[in-house]
This record gives sequence, C-alpha cells and structure tokens, in this order.
Amino acid sequence: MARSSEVCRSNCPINFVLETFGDKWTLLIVRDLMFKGKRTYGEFLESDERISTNILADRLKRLEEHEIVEKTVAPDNRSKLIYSLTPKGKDLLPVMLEITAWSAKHDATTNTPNSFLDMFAAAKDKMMSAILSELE
Amino acid sequence: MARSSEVCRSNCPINFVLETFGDKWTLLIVRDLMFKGKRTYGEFLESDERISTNILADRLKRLEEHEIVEKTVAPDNRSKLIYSLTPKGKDLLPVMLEITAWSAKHDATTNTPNSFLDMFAAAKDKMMSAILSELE
DNA sequence: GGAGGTACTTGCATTTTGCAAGCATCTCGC
DNA sequence: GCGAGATGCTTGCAAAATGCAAGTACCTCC
Repeated sequence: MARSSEVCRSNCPINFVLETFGDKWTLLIVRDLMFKGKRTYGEFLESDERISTNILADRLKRLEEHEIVEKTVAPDNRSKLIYSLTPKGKDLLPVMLEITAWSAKHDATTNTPNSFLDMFAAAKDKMMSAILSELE
Repeated sequence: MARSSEVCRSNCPINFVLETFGDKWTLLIVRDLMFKGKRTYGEFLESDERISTNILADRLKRLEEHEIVEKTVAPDNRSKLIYSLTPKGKDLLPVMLEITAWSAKHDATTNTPNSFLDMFAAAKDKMMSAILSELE
C-alpha cells in the first residue's frame, strides 16, 4: 500500500526501507520519538542536527502516509499536535538497536556508554560469524 | 576518523550511520556484496534499481574512504577490480537482517524467501539464549 | 594493433535541499 | 473581544545532489 503512492525501484526488502528512510533526516525523527521523548513539531526542530522547517514538515507528512507516525491534537491545547509512533513504527526498535550497536563499535566519538551494549555486541558477533560461514 | 572528512551534525549513533548510509543507493551496494555475490562495478550496475554510473563511482569511493568496502585487482585480469566488504562492512549484517525482517513483516510485495527469515530467526534464538545464559 | 571488456569521468538538465521569511490557527491575559 | 505569543506550517529562491547520455582510459585477447 505504501508503495502505490510512489516510484518503486524493486521488490527487495532493503530497497523497500530505503524508499522511506533513504535520506539524512527521516530516521532522526523516528529516533527522537523512540528514544528522546520528543512529540511535537517544535521539539523536533530543536534537535542537534538542526533540521529545517520545510524538510521537517515534508518528512512528517511522508511518515504519516507510510503509517509509521500518527498525529493527534493535544488534549490540553488545540493548537498543539502530538506525534507518536504507530505499531509499525515501534517495530523499528530492533533495527535502531543494531544501528546503535554498530556505531558504538565503529565510531569512537559516538555517545553510547552502556555496559549492556557491550554484551549485546559480543552476542551479535557470534551470530554474525555463524551466518557468514553459512553464506560463503 | 571517518568523520574528519566531512561535516558532522551530532555525536548520535543513529546520525553517525546516516552520514554514511543516508541516501538511496549506498546500502544497496552493501546488499549486493553481502547477499547477491556481486563484486565488480559492472555487476553493481546491473542491479534492478538501475544506479547510474557516476553515482556508483561516487558511492564506492565513499565506502572505501569509510573502510566499509575495499578494492583489489582481480588475480586473473588486471583490468578487473574486485570489491569486497571489510570486517566493518560485514558487521552490518545484523542491521541488514533486522531491516529485512521489518520489511517482510510490513510489506506484502517484498520478496524475502521464508528460508532466509527462518535462518535469521534461528540465529536470533541462539543469540537470545547466549544473552540469557550470560545474565544468569 | 585493433576489437572488445572493464571502470570510470564529464557535461548538462532536473530534482532535492537549505535558509530566511511569511502566514494561519489557536490560547491566554486583560 | 482583542492583541501578543505559541505552535505549526508554507513559500521563494539559491545551492547542492542526482540522473542521463556520451566520452575517455586502461587492459586483454586474438
């Protein structure tokens, strides 16, 4: 369904994700919703990466169209809109954790000081070796 | 090290990945190397998504700079170059598997063999067991 | 030494992004 | 009930990235 609204380059699962998240900004919005407790347009604008207003509006619209994010009116203030992750959006959690683990392993400047992450990465190493040996 | 060659927007691990893979093409090259057995410039050009020659050359160069991909001369033909994943590139496997699992769950049109998902599920079970046994 | 394979590079039109400014709707205090 | 502020966008335009077609450089093989 998501694919019907745009050009589809192939039926590969990796490509499917790229057609939604293949840019520098979309995944940051998911991150802010999932890990940083941000919920409004104004809060997304304040993130370190300094997304511009037109790009933010466009990406929120696309995320809604893909049913990854949904928008509701704040109960206490009708001029305030609350963005939140749908179940489909929340299902991205394992992807986000693997990305975080990879960055923590390969980038010294990344801020992810977490002892559980080390154990997580070590277990992943075993899994990766097992699968790679089967692929070769 | 990878970050020194370009603008760095923040020290977030999600952003770190986006600075390399935040476009529509880079991850497809990793996919072709990891799952499709492609190894040469000409083979990457033949993929379903139809990457153009200048973009492919640019992305291969960046992937080399980030030490995710390395290039060697083919032993049998000195005009042929063989691209392959470095250990850092192979470490992306868990990310790729989670992306594939997410797409398989949320896109009916995605072509993902069940055998592939089964292998992933089995490996993930092993991983979870490994984590649980370390916790005890 | 010429044809064909392999890996790019270049030029240019089109598309996307980044930045600054402006606009629309709602809320709150008086 | 009205003006100031909060919130969430939209618009216009310059700059950068992308897509396409064509051309170049090096190697191999006959």
